[in-house]
Amino acid sequence: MSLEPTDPTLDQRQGNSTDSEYSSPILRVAVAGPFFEALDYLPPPGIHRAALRSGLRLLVPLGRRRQVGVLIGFAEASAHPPERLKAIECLLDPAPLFGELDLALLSWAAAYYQQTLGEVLFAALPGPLRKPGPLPEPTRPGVRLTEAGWMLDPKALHRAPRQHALLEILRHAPQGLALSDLKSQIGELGSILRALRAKGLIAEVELPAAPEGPQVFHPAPGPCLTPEQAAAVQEVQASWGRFQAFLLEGVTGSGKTEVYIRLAEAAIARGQQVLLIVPEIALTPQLYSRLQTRLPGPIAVLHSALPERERFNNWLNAARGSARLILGTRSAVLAPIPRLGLILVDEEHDDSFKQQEGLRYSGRDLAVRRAQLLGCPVVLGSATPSLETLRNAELRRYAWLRLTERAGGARPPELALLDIRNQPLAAGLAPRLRAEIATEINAGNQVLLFLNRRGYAPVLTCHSCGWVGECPHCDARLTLHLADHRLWCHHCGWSCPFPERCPACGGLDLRMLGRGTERLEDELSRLFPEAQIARLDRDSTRRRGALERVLDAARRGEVQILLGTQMLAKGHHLPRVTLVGILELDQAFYAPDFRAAERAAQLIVQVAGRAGRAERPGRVVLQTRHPEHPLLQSLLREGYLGFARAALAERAEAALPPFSHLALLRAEGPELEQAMGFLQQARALGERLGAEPASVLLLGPVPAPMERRAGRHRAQLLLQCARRPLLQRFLRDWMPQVRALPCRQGLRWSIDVDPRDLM
DNA sequence: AGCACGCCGACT
DNA sequence: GTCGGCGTGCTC
Repeated sequence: MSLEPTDPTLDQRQGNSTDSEYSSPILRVAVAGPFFEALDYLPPPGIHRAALRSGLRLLVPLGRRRQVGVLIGFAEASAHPPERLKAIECLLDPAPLFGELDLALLSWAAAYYQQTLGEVLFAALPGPLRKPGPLPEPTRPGVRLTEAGWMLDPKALHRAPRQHALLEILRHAPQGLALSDLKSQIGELGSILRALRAKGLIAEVELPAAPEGPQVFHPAPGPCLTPEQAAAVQEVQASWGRFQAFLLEGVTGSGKTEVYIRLAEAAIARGQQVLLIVPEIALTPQLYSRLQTRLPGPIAVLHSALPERERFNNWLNAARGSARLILGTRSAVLAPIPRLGLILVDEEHDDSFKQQEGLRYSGRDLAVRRAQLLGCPVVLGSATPSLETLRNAELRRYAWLRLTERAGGARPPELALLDIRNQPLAAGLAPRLRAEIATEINAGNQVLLFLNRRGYAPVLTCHSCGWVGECPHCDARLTLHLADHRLWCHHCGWSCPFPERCPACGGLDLRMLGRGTERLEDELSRLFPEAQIARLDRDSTRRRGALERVLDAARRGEVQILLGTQMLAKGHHLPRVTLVGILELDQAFYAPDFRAAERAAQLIVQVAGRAGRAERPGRVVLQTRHPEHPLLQSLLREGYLGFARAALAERAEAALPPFSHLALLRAEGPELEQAMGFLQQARALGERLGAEPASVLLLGPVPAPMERRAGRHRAQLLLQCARRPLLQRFLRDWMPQVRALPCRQGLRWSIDVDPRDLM
C-alpha cells in the first residue's frame, strides 16, 4: 500500500481512517544534530503502538543517514509537511532507558541553556549508547586460558608459584574469570597477568557483568549525630516525597557527609535511589569507600575519568534502578534514575559544577530543577555557600540548615590579617609569618602555605631593554618554569625553551619577577633547610597517584611545610596542620570579575578549614597590602556569613547576580572586527525585538578581558535582566534570529546562560 | 553536525 | 575538458 499522500484532502480521509497505521500519532524524536526541538516521525510499519514508549532509543532516517534518536513523546499532528514525514527505522532498546521525568529534565535543560536537544541527550548517554546499535550487554574484563594454557604441563611453572596458582584457578573456569574476582582471590595481579600473557597462556575476555541485585551488606554503624546533625536530618526527612531545597551550611569538619549518609540510608530504606554529586573527580574515591562501608546496596560511580565500560555498566545500573546510590560529578545529574527520591549536592558553591565548554550547564542548578520536577528534597551543602544560594535561603525559598560545631569539639581556626606594607619580605613572607612558621615546625606541627600561582616566576624581563616574555598567541605573560627550563603560556599551553639572551636586544641580564609555587618551594628550602617541604600543584601532581602520595606523607607527619595552589583547598583532611599562611590574594578583591571576591573568600575559608581539624587549634595568617578593604574586614570580623552579607549588598547595589540574571554571547575569530561585527548585529536584532522585553539590558559588545587567546580575538555581549523568566523569554525569541545570522569564515560564537565569569 | 549541491582554479 | 576547493543550505 502506498504511504505517499500528496493531496491534502487525502490526509483528511486518512486521519479518519480506522487503519491503525494512518491514525497512529506522530512520534516526537530527539536526535543528535543541530535541532533545538524534537523531529517528527511516523511509527514504523508493523510495530504495535504499545511497543512505542518514550525513552526508547530509535534508529531514524535523517537526510541520507541513519541516526540515533530518543523517543520523547507523541503528537496528534505535525507542523512539518505530512508528505515529508519519514517512518522510524527500528527500536534499539528492549525497554525505555529514560523515564518521563528524565526526559522532561533534558528538554528543560536544552531550552534553558539554549542548547540542542541532541547535545543534552548525548551528554546524558554513555559512549556505547550514542552509536547506532542495539543495547550492548554490560560486560566486565576478565581472562581465560588459551589453547597453550590448557596444554601446558602444570609442573612447568614450579618456579613461579603465583603464576601457577592463577593458572590452576583458571583451569576451573573454562569461560574465564573477571579480573575483579581474581583480585579478591589472590590480590595484586598486574605483573602475574603480564607474565602469563607474554607467554601466550592467557587471553583477555569480556564476561557478562555480574547482576547488581540487592546484596546482603552489614553496614558499619555510624557515629552518634550531634544535635545539629540530627535536627538537619529530621528536617529533610519531614519533606520526603515533595520538593524542598535545603541549604546545609556546615563549617568545615562539622560532619555534612554524615548528614548525607543518614539521609541516603533513609531514602534507600524507602526503596528509593539517591543522587550525590560532587565537584571533583579527586573527591570521589575517598567518599566512595566511606559510603560503601555505611550504605547497603550497590553504589554507581559516574564521572568522565572512568573507563568507558565501567562508566557504561554503572550508568545502566543507575538507569535500571539497581544502583541504590549514584555518586558522580556534574554530568551524573543528567543520568536516568527511575526511583530517584533524594538529591545531594556537595560543595555547592564550587565553580566546577558549571560546565564551561560545549554544553554549558550548571550541575547544581539542574539538580534543583530535577528535584522540582520529581517532587523530592534536594540538599545543597557547603561551608561557604554561593551568594545566590544564600540569597535563596534568606528569602526562604530554600530551608536553611546550619551545622556550627565541629565534630569532635575541634576549635575553629583563628583568622588574622598580616599587613605586609613596608615589611622586609623573604620568600614573599613577612618576618612575623616566618617566625610563626619556625615556631610551629620546631613544635613538631605542620604548616600549610597557599599561593595561587604555579610555576617559578610569572614574568621574565630583560633588565637592559625592558623586553617582557609574552605569549605570541594570547594577551598574556609567559610563566617561567624552571623544572623543564621553559616558558609556558597558562592560557593556551604554548611554550618555548628558556631564552639564553634577550630576544629583543641580545642582552644577558634576564630577570625573573614575581613568585610561583615552584620558586616558593625553592626559597623555603633555603629559609628552612631542616624542614621537609612538599609542593602540591598541577605540575607536581601530574603523575597518577602523586597527589595521594604527598597527602599521605603529610598525614603521616613526614612533611613539615606543605605548599600549593587551590588544589590544597579541596576537602583534604590534614589534621597535623596548625598554621595556614595565605600569600597574595589581594588581586582577587580588586579584580574586574564580579565573582572574584566571592571566590577568594571561599578559598580563604576553605584553606583555613584545613587547619586544626583534630585536637590542635589552628591559626590562619592572611598576608595583605589592603588590610582596610571592607570585604576583607567583614570576613575577618564576622566570618563568611558577614562577608556574604557585605558582598550581597554590593551585588544589590550594582544589580549583579543574584539580584539580576545574566547571559553572555561570546564570539571569537581571527580578527576582532569580525567578532565585534557579529555581536553588533546580534545586538541590533535584540533591539528590534524591542518594546516588550525592554527589561533586558544589552551591554556591549566589548572585547573580552583577555582579548586575544590562543590566537583568536574574542568579544562579548552581555544580557542583564532583573527577572529570570523575562530573560528566558527574550532568549527564546532572540536566539533563533542570532542563529540565522551569517557566520563568516573562522567566526565562532556561543551563548552562556548564567555565566560563572565574564572572561 | 554531516552531507549534499554548486560554482570557479590547476591538472591529464 | 575534469578534479576538487569549501561557501550555502537542508535534514522530520
